[in-house]
Amino acid sequence: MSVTNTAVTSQVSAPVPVGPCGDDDCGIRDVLDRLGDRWTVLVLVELSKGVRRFRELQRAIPGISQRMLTLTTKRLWRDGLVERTAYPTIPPQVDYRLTPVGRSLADTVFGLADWSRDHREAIAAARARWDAEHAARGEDGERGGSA
Amino acid sequence: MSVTNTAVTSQVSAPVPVGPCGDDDCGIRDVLDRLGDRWTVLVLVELSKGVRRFRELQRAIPGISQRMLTLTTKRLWRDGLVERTAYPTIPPQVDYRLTPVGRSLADTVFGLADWSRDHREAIAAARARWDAEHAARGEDGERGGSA
DNA sequence: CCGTATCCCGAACGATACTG
DNA sequence: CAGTATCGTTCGGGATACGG
Repeated sequence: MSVTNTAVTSQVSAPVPVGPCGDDDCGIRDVLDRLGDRWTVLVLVELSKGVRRFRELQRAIPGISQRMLTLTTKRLWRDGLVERTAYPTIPPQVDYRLTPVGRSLADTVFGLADWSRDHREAIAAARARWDAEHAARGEDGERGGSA
Repeated sequence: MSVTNTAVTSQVSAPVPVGPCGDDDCGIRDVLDRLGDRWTVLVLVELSKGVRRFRELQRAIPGISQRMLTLTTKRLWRDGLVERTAYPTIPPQVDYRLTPVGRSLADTVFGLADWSRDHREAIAAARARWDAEHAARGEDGERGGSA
């Protein structure tokens, strides 16, 4: 028997105390607009290990192009998350280090890393199970592939 | 006087104990590939408040298209972060809720939100200062705009 | 109401060449 | 070594129409 409920306007969902803020999306989009790109987090992590020169960063982060490293460091610098020091030597030397604010962001990001390691297997398993159960011929949603 | 140091190969940077892992980038890219898109986090936050139907999510997240909501919920479902229940009524009804794993991710994400609120002003200030000092005519790096 | 398929645009990124 | 400029590609994601 198929239930025909056309009027489902009534709201139930108990008045949950919500998480950290009573607002809609807090300032989450803000951080993710900052971290969501391909390289920012990696630069942050590398700099959390100590002072690094431009070249060192590039070598420490395989696959990053000179262009992207420039853009990424510049943004972090502009936002006051890293400090940039240029020595007028020949050839030039520039090094980058985290500011206190930058370090606090890095620490927060490490929280995500911890979560990732703790749940990587569970997610891979769930994904495998899902793929098995929904073993369709034309699947799309493929994304992060192997964990 | 410009110092001419051609051989800058010597490494200094003390052997810092690093953060949470001795590896290069830990599993950070993994999480960010998951959270880095425009909508996943918002869905997570909304679902952290309780069970939601498809339509409710769409209304709670202004600007999301039907297509993106479908893709986003499907990914979260596949990864075992949300549970999906479809009732064969007419019209259909589907609701989503966080799994324990999904909730733990949401909690971690709230950590980022806290950081964002704590440092939003500092970043805006730094950015304004940077823009003032480097008041060039051809600026690019513009991104997050107003905080 | 819930989900899928198709088209299309713009931002993000890589490759390359050039400057100080 | 550090940074800029330009070009071409790739892809996320919005709009719309359709199916169950």
